[in-house]
Amino acid sequence: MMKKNAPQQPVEAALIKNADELVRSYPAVPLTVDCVIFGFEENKLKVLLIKSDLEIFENKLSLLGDRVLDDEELDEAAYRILKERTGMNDVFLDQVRVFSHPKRHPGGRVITIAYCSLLNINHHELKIHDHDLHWHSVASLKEMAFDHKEIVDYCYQWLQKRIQEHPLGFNLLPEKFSLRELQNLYEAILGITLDRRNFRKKFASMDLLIDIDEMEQDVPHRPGKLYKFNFEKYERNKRKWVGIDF
Amino acid sequence: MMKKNAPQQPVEAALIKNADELVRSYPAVPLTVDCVIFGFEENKLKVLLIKSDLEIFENKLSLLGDRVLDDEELDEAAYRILKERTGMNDVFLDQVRVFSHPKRHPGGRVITIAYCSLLNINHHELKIHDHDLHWHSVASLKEMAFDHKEIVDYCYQWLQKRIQEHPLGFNLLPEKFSLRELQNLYEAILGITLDRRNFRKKFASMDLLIDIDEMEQDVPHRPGKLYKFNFEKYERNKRKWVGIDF
DNA sequence: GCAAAAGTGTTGTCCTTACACCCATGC
DNA sequence: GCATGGGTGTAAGGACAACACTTTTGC
Repeated sequence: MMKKNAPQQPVEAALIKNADELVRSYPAVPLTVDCVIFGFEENKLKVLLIKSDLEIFENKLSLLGDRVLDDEELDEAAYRILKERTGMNDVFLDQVRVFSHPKRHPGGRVITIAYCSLLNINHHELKIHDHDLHWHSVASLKEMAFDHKEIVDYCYQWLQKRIQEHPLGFNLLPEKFSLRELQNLYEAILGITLDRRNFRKKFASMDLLIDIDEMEQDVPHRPGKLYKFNFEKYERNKRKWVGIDF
Repeated sequence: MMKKNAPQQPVEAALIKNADELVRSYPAVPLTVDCVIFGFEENKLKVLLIKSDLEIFENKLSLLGDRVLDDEELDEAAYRILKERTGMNDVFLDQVRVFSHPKRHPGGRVITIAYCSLLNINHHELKIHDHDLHWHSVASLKEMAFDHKEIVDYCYQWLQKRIQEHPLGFNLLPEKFSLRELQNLYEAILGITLDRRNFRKKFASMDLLIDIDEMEQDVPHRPGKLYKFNFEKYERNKRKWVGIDF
């Protein structure tokens, strides 16, 4: 167990009137951000992992994480890590939850904030392969370092819910995609099968896909039409959803 | 600005193989939990607030917050604060989000995790009135200490969404309640008016209310029937919701 | 008897589901 | 010509929205 720098139970907080003094009386905790970066390839949901540096974890798999720097916002930290590891700017990123179990890190107490991001594997070739950075199928994940398996599981559930209510999936696909690819994505993430005709009708009625008048190339069957997602229109008419349902 | 105890940019993390050493290389950040405790009274959503201790905030309103103790889980910290301030155990509590702006606390960097809880005002008389603890209408909240206004606003939005998908509202009502009280609750929180017949039909079809065969007392009009919420049945048949909708 | 809220049903619309056949392309 | 997936319509059922009158109680 590491020693803390601030006194454990300092002068009664209720009496402190000075902000600096009050803050100095708080225990300080090392803080990290872990990025759960999902991708989609071969009709499988994947997550970007490395092998842990730490001896204690041998070669166990680990999320991309890093300390939060002094005076760095958490969101910034997550974007920084994503950029350092993948070269990517300008992608989707969302805070999911804090993981705070006192024994989650073997080196002493460390609290981590999990961020989720989604990206299109084919658009972002991995240039850095340090620590055996690679895409790993989510379904076949076994043991991981720290509590990272728990974090991935939680983020996956978060994604399942989120993708039904927000157009996140398009961040996992190429800019131009076929309806089949879109349906495969939903089926893989939600772990269900969907009726093809109803799926297409649903998206047709939303009227958020732009028919770009191109066809798939080099497929061993009848080529499908390609679409783009109409992000502007979606942003303009965001649905204000009201309905009690549980 | 306070000084940090850990070196700002320490030895290259990639080279550290020892967990303790790695953790010591992380900047440590003072951590607090803030509880946004909602209640419902006089058909208005209220939140439990105190006046800030700090000179810099004079008498500005503040959430119930406290440091996180060494080796305390965040959830535990939130329950502890709730208990210290209200005497309550065994209520609903949920982590909402981290607020991490480097300048959010005038005494230096402090990161706070917001927790939401809901309780029935009439079941929990306030025994402690330190710091002018009181229920404040959410609608008429103006300035607050720190970024607490932002936190309350965020938690209120979180609640609006959450109450539509989970039976949270019952934590704000007495154990026995009338359909009118339930509807008033939803209308107040969502800021809309609902059709009375459709509202009753909806809850009737869910079949999650237990008719306890009692009537309202001492009302200046025809008394309504009283119900309890069937938490067991709800837990047994939790809905697995699938539906793309955005 | 009057004020105030409780209680109750029907209809139209829309959304969801289930389901089967022909078409275009590569090989 | 055959294998593979692309593309399409309809009918039934369920959920939701709109809407008005009678009943019970306190005063």
